[in-house]
Amino acid sequence: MAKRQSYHHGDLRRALIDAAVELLAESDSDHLSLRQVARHVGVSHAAPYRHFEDKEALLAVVAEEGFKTFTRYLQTAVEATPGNPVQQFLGCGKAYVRYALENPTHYQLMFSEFPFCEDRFESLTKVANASFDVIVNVVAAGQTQKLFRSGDARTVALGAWTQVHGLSLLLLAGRLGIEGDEAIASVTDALGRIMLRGVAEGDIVFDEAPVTDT
Amino acid sequence: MAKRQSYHHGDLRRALIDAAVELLAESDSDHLSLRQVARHVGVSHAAPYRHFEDKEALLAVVAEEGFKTFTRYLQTAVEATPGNPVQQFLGCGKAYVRYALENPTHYQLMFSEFPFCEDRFESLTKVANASFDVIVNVVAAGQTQKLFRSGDARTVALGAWTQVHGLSLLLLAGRLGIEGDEAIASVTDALGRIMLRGVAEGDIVFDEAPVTDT
DNA sequence: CTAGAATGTTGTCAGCGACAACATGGGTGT
DNA sequence: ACACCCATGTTGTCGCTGACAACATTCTAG
Repeated sequence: MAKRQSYHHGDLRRALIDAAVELLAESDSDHLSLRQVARHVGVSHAAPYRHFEDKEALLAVVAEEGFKTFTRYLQTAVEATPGNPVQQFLGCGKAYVRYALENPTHYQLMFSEFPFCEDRFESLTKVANASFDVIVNVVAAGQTQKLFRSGDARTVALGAWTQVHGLSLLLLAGRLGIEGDEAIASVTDALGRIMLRGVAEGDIVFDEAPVTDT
Repeated sequence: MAKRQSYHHGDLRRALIDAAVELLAESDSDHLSLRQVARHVGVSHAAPYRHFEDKEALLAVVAEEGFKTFTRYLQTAVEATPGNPVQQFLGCGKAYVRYALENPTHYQLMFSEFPFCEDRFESLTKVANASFDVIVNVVAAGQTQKLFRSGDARTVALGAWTQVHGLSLLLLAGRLGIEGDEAIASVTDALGRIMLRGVAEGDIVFDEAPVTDT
């Protein structure tokens, strides 16, 4: 929040988004206020309204940035074990939970109840869908190699998605009484194997080394 | 909110809880205000503070009532197919999602980020755990009958829990683009079968009639 | 019957989202 | 070169909120 010299800011929009991201990371989730963001940037409480229709509009952009990073997490996990859908599947799960735990408030914002159905925030919906597509592609690849059961890839991917999503939120909410990286990794592993068995064709042999924690 | 005649209310605490439940069902989730609740009961804006330390304390009680109902949903599903852990497992999943969809704001409150870890709201934690235990018991029964794979029943149950939890929240958030009872039932069914295959011993034969929608 | 504990009320405070009215100054057309 | 316009930023305000303090009323224990 360097004191700006000129009356005009230069790129207040960008600064607001960055400040919001920063404050979101510190503060506990949703009671992030527009006025707080404005203060952090060193600007008056009404200035944000020149760049965002309302609070939700700013949060939507913040969520969108989150989804971009999120997709990178997943994509990186996929690229770690090329041609091996089974490991990609498990790796995605680990990366998913890791993102959620490393960016708890951001993650919760991303999956909070935005008016997605409406036309509003189309861009956000698009970016969010891109994240999901990473998982769908892994499933599709697994099906092509006859490693995963056939069937609608999106439905199968949804099975995995709902599980890691639920796991992430329950971990974040502290509802599982699980603390510590090791315990969390252990649970994630166990659930990943259950899910893998659910979607795999025939018996899966875990012949690979333990899933590397990318 | 019948006009009370006496200065004292009689059972304001109870009335506040009921009003909160009622308003929660109407309003969209979290921007339920204490003052609104007080108004609905016909009492001054500060009266609730005589019965609840703060807003969160009232919400905790509301959440607790939710968990009691929730447990009944699950328990009823279990009792629908006695001695048949496979059907109980699938039935629990359906009942779980049904509760969430029928009580969206209540469900979201129940699983929002209360300070569970703290000593505060012990009672809530206890009641919430009771809900989870229903699923654990089904899994344990399935293991006894060698229908489910052996292993820590809580971990296996957690696999199912995380999935239905994630599914419920994604459905409520409208993130799945799935609308209508039929489509939802279809997805729930598909995911239930995936999960069942994940936890079952050997190949599961779905010889039963389609899971009845209790 | 009376004192004090419970319970309810009014008043107030700071913080919030949102809007309106006003101020400033950078960019553009001529 | 200059004047104007409009994008951008500011101040002021409204109604709402959660929370607390000070006060009012009623119930109850002794």
